Amino acid sequence: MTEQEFLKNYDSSNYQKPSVAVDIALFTIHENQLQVLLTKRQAHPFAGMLALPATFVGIDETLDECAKRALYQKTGLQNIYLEQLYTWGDINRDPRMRIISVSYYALVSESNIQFSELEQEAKFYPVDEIKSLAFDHEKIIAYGRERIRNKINYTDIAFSLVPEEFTLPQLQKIYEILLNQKLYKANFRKKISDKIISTDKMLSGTKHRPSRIYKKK
Amino acid sequence: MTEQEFLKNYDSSNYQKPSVAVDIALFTIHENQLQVLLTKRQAHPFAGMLALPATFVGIDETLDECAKRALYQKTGLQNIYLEQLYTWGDINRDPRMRIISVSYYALVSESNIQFSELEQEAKFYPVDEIKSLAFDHEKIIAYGRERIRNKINYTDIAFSLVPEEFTLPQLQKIYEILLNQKLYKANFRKKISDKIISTDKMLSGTKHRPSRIYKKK
DNA sequence: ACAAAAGTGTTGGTGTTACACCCATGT
DNA sequence: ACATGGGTGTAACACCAACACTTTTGT
Repeated sequence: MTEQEFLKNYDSSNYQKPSVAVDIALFTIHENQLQVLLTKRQAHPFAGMLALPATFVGIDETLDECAKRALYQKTGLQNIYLEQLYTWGDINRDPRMRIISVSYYALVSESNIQFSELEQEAKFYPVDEIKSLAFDHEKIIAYGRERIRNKINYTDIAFSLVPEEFTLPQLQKIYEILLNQKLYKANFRKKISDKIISTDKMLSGTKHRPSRIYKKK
Repeated sequence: MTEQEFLKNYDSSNYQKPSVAVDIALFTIHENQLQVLLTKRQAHPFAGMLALPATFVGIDETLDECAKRALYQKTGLQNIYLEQLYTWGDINRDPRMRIISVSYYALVSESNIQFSELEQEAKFYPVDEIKSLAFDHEKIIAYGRERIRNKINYTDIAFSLVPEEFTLPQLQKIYEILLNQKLYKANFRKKISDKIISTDKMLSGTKHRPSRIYKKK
């Protein structure tokens, strides 16, 4: 039997297959809080509860494409930082049937969100105020948070949460929220000084010294 | 309709599903080289080529269980450091059909391997001498190597590649192979000094000063 | 005595932590 | 003038790369 013949005769329906879905944890920072996009479930199971946006993986799309599509359909957002997080495969994570979930996380600056574009049921909720979610989605969010907390120290992902032009106090606040700790101003500035370029613009209008506006290098 | 009724009526076969498999990259160090376990494929596709050990995910086993099972079936090994690596979802990674692969990597000390236990077709090959593999398995191995190179710096995974009792020159060699660079003896010892405890045994028989034997703390 | 590899001490540089202080604005 | 938060300099400390040196074995 040649490889051609083999492939022709191969019947992939002989096995009972799990379903595969993608779950998206889209984070933003709004009102000085880390927030995550959630939808209210219309259908069973867990009808009425909040859950991460999710979609089944189409037979002719890659996982990354699927994640992008899910994000776009829920938010209209494109070109967002999106990264695979972990794949969850417990047997009973979904009571309907065996569903394996490939989770992704994404980061958006509040300034990129057109809140009116969001579907009716999709809204941001402060991560720390979430009580309980459908499926294992709390675990996914916790894991995503952890990943961000680590990656912020050796990558530039924090800049995804800030507008193109920003002040250093703004940026520092982002770091503090993601890391969940207060940082020393002087030390923070030294650490990120090589990742930014200063503009000659200032942000005035406050009742104290105006802060300089920077851009990402 | 209640949730009970909904679940009862739910027909999961309405959708065309991808298959899900687990691929295992089992690394060891043998003859001062990083090696990975490969099997020669008996069947199409890629018949005759080398590939990572793999298995389809059973409908009633978790991903972690599936990975452990695959590892055990190929090697007889249990209680090995095993961690999920990444999930690969390109459309045509397998010519038979759409297969999503959840990859795991594992580390074993050479001293734990009973080479006779290995199935006929499963053997270790030096990673640097691999020419070409079936599917996208070269990518998986490269990604696993990368993960190890990072994780070695802030975890204890390197100790998985060394017997229970070891000398510091041995341990240093492991680090050097994984990191692919020479290390300074004095600095290396300072760095790991808090992860080990010394025994009062010495490894003699060499034609120079015997090295002290240590254990993991 | 010598070769060879094990094992230790020291120095200089770099990055981090903590604090003290100065600066520019609105009221 | 003062309150407020923006912005900078510096000293103490920990960490790390690099090198020089001592120690213990077999021959």
